[in-house]
Amino acid sequence: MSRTDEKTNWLNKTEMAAWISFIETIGDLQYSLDSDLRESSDMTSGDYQVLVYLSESPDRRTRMCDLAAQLNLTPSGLTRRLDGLVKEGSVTREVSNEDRRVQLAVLTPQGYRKLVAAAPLHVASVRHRFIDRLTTEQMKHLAAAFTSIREGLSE
Amino acid sequence: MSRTDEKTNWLNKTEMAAWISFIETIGDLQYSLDSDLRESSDMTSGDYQVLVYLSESPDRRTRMCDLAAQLNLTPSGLTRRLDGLVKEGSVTREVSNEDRRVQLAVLTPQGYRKLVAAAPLHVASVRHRFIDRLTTEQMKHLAAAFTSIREGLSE
DNA sequence: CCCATTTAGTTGCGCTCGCAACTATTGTGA
DNA sequence: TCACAATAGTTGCGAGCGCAACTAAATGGG
Repeated sequence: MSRTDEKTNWLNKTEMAAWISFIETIGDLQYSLDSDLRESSDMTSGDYQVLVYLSESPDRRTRMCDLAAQLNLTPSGLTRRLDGLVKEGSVTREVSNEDRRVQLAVLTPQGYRKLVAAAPLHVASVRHRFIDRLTTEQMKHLAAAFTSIREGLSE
Repeated sequence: MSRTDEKTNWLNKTEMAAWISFIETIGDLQYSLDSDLRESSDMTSGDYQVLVYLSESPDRRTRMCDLAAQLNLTPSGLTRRLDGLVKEGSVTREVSNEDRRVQLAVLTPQGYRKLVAAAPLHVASVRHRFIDRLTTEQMKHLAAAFTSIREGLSE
């Protein structure tokens, strides 16, 4: 990283303002969105992500490893998260008949109904907390900025 | 997703692009910054925040409750986080002589040295992952956008 | 065809942190 | 003054998740 400890390139005013506004906001924003989802639909945003991804997958099922990659979870983390969804009946596990190592996470009708009920409320929350605070121009700038950051991360 | 609910105000293309770019980026970004800090200075970003805040406080000490509010931690969460910092010698606890209920978290010389060593490397990481990916104009737009979002959260 | 390697997933363990209950101290109203 | 409320902090417990070790199944080089 930095090889010269003597002269650090500290952030200037503009850089600091961007950085501070970002880190001081994302925690509260995520907390608010999570609280909204918990209150309106009794689920965590993690569970919501699982249901969304499964609902968009062919036959409403995916391999565990694909799901883990999509959700940025380790295999063990995904196993535990699915345990909860299986117990409440939103998801079932099926062994793939093409590859007996893989478990398919399958969205149940009950899980789909839960997602359908939760989605409009979640969208309203995202609007209230995020979208409604931004102009169209700001949304376009923001999308460009974060896309740029994300591309930098994957080098 | 649900096409049967006509009352829901789903996100349009611009809104969706802003939202997706945001949520798909912040997880990876935080993970990268945390990994950098762990590798360069053997500390978590949570511990780093504590040291920064203490170093900027009068006499390098603060009341636990003020620290908890600043870091968005519950009292119990802060107690546990300080436990680690106390054990490694970066922070000590002192009972306030004005109010004997309050514990003061005090930054030790060793903790201060650790922060001074870590800060340039952390700034370099923030530059590499965040600042360097943005133009000056993007930084200004981003600061305005997140300030607006944060103000919305605190109503 | 076989055995080493790779891949998928689960489990034990540890870490972080929130909630509820608890102690200790300070503030307040009759 | 005294009882009760408010405030500061710690602890037991449990949820969520990463790491390392493990089993089981597929794959590939000889």
